Amino acid sequence: MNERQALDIFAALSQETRLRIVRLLINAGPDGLAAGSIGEAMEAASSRLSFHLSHLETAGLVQSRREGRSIIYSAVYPTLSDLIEFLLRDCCQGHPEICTPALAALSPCCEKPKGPANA
Amino acid sequence: MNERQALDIFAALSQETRLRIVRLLINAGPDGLAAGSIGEAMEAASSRLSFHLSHLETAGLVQSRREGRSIIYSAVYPTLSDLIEFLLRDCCQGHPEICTPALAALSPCCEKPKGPANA
DNA sequence: CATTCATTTCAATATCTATTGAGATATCGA
DNA sequence: TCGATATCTCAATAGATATTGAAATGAATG
Repeated sequence: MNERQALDIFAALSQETRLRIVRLLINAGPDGLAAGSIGEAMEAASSRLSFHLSHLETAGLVQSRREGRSIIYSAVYPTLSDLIEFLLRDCCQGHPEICTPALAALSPCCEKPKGPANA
Repeated sequence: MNERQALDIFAALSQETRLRIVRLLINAGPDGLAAGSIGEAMEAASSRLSFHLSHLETAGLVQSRREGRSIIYSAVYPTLSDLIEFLLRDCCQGHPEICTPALAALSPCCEKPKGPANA
C-alpha cells in the first residue's frame, strides 16, 4: 500500500453511494451481490451504479465476476486491512502508545457474539 | 461515529496535501506542529494550508491551539480509531473471519521495534 | 501605539467529480 | 437467430472542491 493507493481508496470511500455499497458488500460476505441487487438496494440507475462500482473496483475495494447474465461484485477484504495498516503504521514507529488504544477499540468488534454470557 | 462523519473523514483524507499533513502530525506526536512548520514541510502557501487545515479540523482529524503568535495543530488519534472501528464493525457482525486477519495484520505495527532480535 | 510576524478570510478561477439519458455490448432462452 | 435481460460506455451538464493572491485579523515587541 503506497500513498497513491491510499488516496484512491479514501476518495472511493468519501462518496455516500460508494461507502454504502462497500458496507453492503462487506456484510454480504464472499459470495457478493449482483450489480442489479446492489442497484435496487441503492435505488440508483444502472449507469450511475456502474460508475461507482468501477470506481470501487479501480481502487481495489471490490472485485467482480460474471455469472450468467449478471455481474457479481464482492468486497476485497485485504484492501481494507492494508488501508488500516497504512494509516497506523507510521504513527506506531516510535508512538506505539497511540496505536494500542486503536487496536483495543477494534478487538471487541471482532468477537463473535455467540452467547449471552460475555465471559 | 456515523456515516456522515465517516464520509467527511474519508473526504478529508482523500486529498494528497491533507493526507500528508495528517501523517506528519501523527508522527509529530501530541505536541503537534505550528501551522508555519507544516506549511514549510508541505511547501504550501499559507492560504492553501489554512484551507486544508480547517478542512481537517472540521472532520475532527486535527485540533488546534494558539501558542503566542503561532497556532499549533496536532492529530486527534481517537478519530482515527473510531473510523477504523466504523469500517470494521459492520463486517464483523457475523463475519469475524473477515476482521480477524485485519487485526492480525495490524498487531505487528504496534509492536515497539526495540531490539534487533525479532523473536 | 506602530510595526512585524503568523495565520485566516475572501473572491475569482480552474479543475475534478457525479449524474443523466441514450445507445452499445454480452448472455440466455425460445 | 430474435427478443428479452443485465450491465456497461459515452458525451453532455451540473455540482463540488482546490488554488491563487490580496486583504483582514490577532498577538507580540520595541
